[in-house]
Amino acid sequence: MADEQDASNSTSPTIYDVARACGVAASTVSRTFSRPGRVNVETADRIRRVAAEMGYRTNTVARALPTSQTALLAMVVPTVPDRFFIEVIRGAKAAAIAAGYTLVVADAGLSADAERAAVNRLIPVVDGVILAGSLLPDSSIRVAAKQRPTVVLNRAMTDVASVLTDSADGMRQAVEHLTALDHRELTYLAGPEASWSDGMRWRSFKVETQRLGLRARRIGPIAPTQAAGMAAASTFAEQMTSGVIAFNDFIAVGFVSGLSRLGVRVPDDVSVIGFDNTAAGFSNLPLTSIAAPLPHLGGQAVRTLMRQIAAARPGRPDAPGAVRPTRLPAQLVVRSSTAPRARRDSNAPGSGERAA
Amino acid sequence: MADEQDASNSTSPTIYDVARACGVAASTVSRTFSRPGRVNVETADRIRRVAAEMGYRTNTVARALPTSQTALLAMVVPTVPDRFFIEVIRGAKAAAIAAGYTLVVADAGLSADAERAAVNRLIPVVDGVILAGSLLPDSSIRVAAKQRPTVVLNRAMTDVASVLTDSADGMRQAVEHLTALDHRELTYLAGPEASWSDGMRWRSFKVETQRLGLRARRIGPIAPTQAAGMAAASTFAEQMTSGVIAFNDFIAVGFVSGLSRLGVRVPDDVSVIGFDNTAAGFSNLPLTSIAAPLPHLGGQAVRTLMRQIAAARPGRPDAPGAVRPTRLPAQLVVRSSTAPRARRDSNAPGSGERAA
DNA sequence: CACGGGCCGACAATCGGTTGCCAAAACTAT
DNA sequence: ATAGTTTTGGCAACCGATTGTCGGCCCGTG
Repeated sequence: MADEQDASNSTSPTIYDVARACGVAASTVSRTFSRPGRVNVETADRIRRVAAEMGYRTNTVARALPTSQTALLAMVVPTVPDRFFIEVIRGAKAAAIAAGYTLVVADAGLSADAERAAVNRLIPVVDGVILAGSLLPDSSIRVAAKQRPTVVLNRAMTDVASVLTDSADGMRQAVEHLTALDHRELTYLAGPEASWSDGMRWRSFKVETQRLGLRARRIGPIAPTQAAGMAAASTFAEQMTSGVIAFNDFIAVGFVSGLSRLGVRVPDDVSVIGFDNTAAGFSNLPLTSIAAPLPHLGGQAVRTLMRQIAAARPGRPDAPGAVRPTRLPAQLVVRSSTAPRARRDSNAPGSGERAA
Repeated sequence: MADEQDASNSTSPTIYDVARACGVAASTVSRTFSRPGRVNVETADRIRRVAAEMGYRTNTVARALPTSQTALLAMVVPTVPDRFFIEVIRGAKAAAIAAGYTLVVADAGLSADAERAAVNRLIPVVDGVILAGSLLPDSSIRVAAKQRPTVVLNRAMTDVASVLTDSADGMRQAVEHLTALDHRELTYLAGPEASWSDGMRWRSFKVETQRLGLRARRIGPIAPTQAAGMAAASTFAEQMTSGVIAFNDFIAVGFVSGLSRLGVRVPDDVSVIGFDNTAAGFSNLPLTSIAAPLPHLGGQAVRTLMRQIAAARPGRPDAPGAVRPTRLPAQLVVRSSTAPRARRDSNAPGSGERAA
């Protein structure tokens, strides 16, 4: 008894301690926890009871050595998460817990190098990695994917699993919405050049405006911040269009304040649509935005990852060749930053060649 | 040669593979990396070169088993991080990397139970834990601290290391600022009841107002969101004071919009001060706020943790008895949400018993 | 030339589980 | 009662590092 007190006092008990206390072999204790049906119910009950009494908790790092499974999932996000990723993380976390995994979040710093460092640090310790808004080139991502199951978010890759919002369809909805409001000339406020999403959105913007026979302009690249959006307003003022679609809500919100500073009113003079629906209740003007199903995005990423982890178990060490991206629907949320085009078409400076 | 190809192909090389390739014992390879001077320079160089060629990377979980050191630090934050924690995390991350550690962030869900679960999952895998804005009762924190070095943020504890902003002094600066502007009646917009910080701030508020002979009111508890802050404006309107200090900037920003909706102008009619300085450029009105040195807070937490980890190494398993909280200075940042008290004192409904 | 001391590398135990294989025990069927 | 099958628990070999201990080698000095 004194002996057991001492043991429990110094370090936490191991399966060997439990085994000795129960008069069974350590392997039996191990199986009691890891292989449910394998041990006689009575024996298992007794072991469980004693283990609980002794305060036994299985040492996850010891377990990870032979099985190379840590029940940890890593999600790497650019620098520190903004509203967008917050929602994604929420969904991912729920899905991870549901699957018996723990999700840890690491921020990637601001450079590709810092991100690579973060990934390298984490990869040996986790069972899978979700790369969200990665700054890494495709080749680096492939390297990571070769070592651990990997899923990329909002970025299409042919040889690494990916989950993304159908922003092309979101863009279609946005452009059609503006068209229905009689806007015939649209400007796209572009995001950072390095952003994969931005390229995607701009491409869709061109496709849709062309399809509907609209005039399309583009301003940018613009950093994804309110300040940069605000600054972009003056560039825009030199040659205005009645409809504007921004790379994301941060830019859109800043842009709207920039316009109001210039005396241009939203939505009276200009209709503005953002992306990602992250600005709800952010500024005074409720912003029309293309909403991505953020938590679903995260959840889906985790589920895709889990499938890969399960598949990697038996023989195949990696790359199942080509994989098709999972595409989740976007939805336009109409608020009060969009309105029918005003009839009068002078008033604003440089309103230029409007088609009457 | 074909043999080595196969080996490197299937799984990543181990020290044994490197040792065989070099014709030395595995222990020598191990020491080459962990105990610099212990191995002959030539031998070490050769081993390092071969290891690099083979792409050897030390398996951190295997290393963690005998040493029980994972070089991982966990920071647990309530639900998903807002602007406040984003800055704290940034500072903590930098400090962790500087010390050769990796910081992982886990969100605690919304309940104490979820937080406990998160902590329990993480504790066996990390070398130390930082609890930020924890919802846990002191007793649970003590339990965690008994298992791993632990530091709590913005919460004073006598037997667990803590790092916190000197919000009492921040409150003093805020109240003195308002006094200097001739405000004689102040309202405190209280945050969530469970919040340790809120209790602290309210207490300081009372102390300071009393010291300066001001009238003090309190409204709340209010959820730390803009929406809740906005809603609080109508309660406030029933009995206004010319000066207001809010639990944090979210509440303050919402409160200001709520006031403007009611036709009360800031800072003309009411001066408002927030806490944490997280609303920079958030709304149209630059908010006067009590700024905490957020990144320093995170960095200091990590450094405190590292000291504990180092101390825990030799003999002492835990609790060094009583520890004094580390207090970091707060600073009032004056912007345009505060102004001298207006002379006229009717106009607003229920402006009540003003003294003069 | 012999002896003491440093330096260096190897052996083997250990961290705490997991799991393939085997044998004893219990049960079923003939 | 015997042979055949299924449970069930134990033995021991891993997983990939770390580290205490020991013996061999080389050097210097008496």
